[in-house]
Amino acid sequence: MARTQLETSQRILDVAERLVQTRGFNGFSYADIAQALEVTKASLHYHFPSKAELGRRLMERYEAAFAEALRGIDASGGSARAKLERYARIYAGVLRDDRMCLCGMLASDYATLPKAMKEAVKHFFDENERWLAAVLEAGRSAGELEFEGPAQDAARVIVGSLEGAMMLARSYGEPARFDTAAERLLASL
Amino acid sequence: MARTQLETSQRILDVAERLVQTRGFNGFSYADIAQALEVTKASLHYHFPSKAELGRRLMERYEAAFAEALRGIDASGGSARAKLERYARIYAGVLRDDRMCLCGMLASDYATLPKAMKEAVKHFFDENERWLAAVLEAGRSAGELEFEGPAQDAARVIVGSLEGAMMLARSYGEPARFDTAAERLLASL
DNA sequence: GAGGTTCTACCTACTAGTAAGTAATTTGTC
DNA sequence: GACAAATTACTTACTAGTAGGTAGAACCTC
Repeated sequence: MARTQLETSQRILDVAERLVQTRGFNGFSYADIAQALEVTKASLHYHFPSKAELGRRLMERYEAAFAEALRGIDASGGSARAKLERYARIYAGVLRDDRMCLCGMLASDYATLPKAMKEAVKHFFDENERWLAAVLEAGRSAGELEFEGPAQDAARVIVGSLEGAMMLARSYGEPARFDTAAERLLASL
Repeated sequence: MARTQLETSQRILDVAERLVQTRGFNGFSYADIAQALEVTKASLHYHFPSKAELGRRLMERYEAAFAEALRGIDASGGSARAKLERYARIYAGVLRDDRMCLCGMLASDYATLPKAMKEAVKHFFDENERWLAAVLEAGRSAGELEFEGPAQDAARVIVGSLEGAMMLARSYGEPARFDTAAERLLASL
């Protein structure tokens, strides 16, 4: 028994996460993970019986980490605009690590995902939208931000636009494109 | 010879296009196309020797059709805002056919694409950006649109935001989400 | 019968997944 | 604290099925 279960499954998830974020859920196989970690495919199946289960656990961990990051921003107690900027900076950081947002990637793989993963992807975006809408509404009430209509609609535009900008910036290999887009987007509020 | 080569390859491209737009480039196989058209895989390889070649030809046709659509908008001679609205309506139409933009889909598959396809994807976005920037600049000059900084930057925000909004709307199976996002986006100009 | 098109029949490589076995460790009992 | 039993974390060796791709025969249509 070389390593503890927890340690190993985290290492597996680390590799799988990067693979999904760079190649998509259909763009990698257990063999890729096995090679990266120098273990057998069978060993991976011991920790994650099926690829669907691996994907589900991946989402679970990712969403928890993201929620934690959002709580971190809330705790910082800055202005609404400052919070939005920190939110965008999370995306920028992922992009600079040559990755796409996990859920942005899975959104494009959506039609081919196992059911549990589909639900998890939507839940991720729902939570993002909810957090953003709260920040936006607070900012508007404070006279700090300006936008028309429901905060939820504005939140959806932000999530979609950041994901889209990220996708394009990554294709061009120019993370700065994302920064410019995010800046303009927030400036319009 | 039941059908002409042209006719058959177009039918193959039709099916392949829909498959890429719904499942991604790694989410379908020659077997899927063969089944849909009730021909053998070998027959597909006669028309498109490799999947990479099939993808390249797909892009070629798609970009030509898109360019034609843009020329159609130009020819209509409406206001800059009307042109942008018609541009967004192209995306909305694709979405209502349960599809993603071909190139938006390929942007997320980017890391796994054959080289020729990578170039074609970037070229598609370059052309969109160029067209949008021209419309935006003309609209600003005419005092019809209002935005800060280079038209190119604004154009990039639009392309990215529409692609992102499309991706999310499709995941939720709610095309109306796209319409709302597109409306807000254009209203901010 | 010539040429274009499609078929049968196949190949190799790879996919997710499994069965059976094993060395190291932990646990329970005395 | 000794020792057997159970558990953990793997491995080797395999499965059925699918991926993209190919050689060559058969089939149309002119």
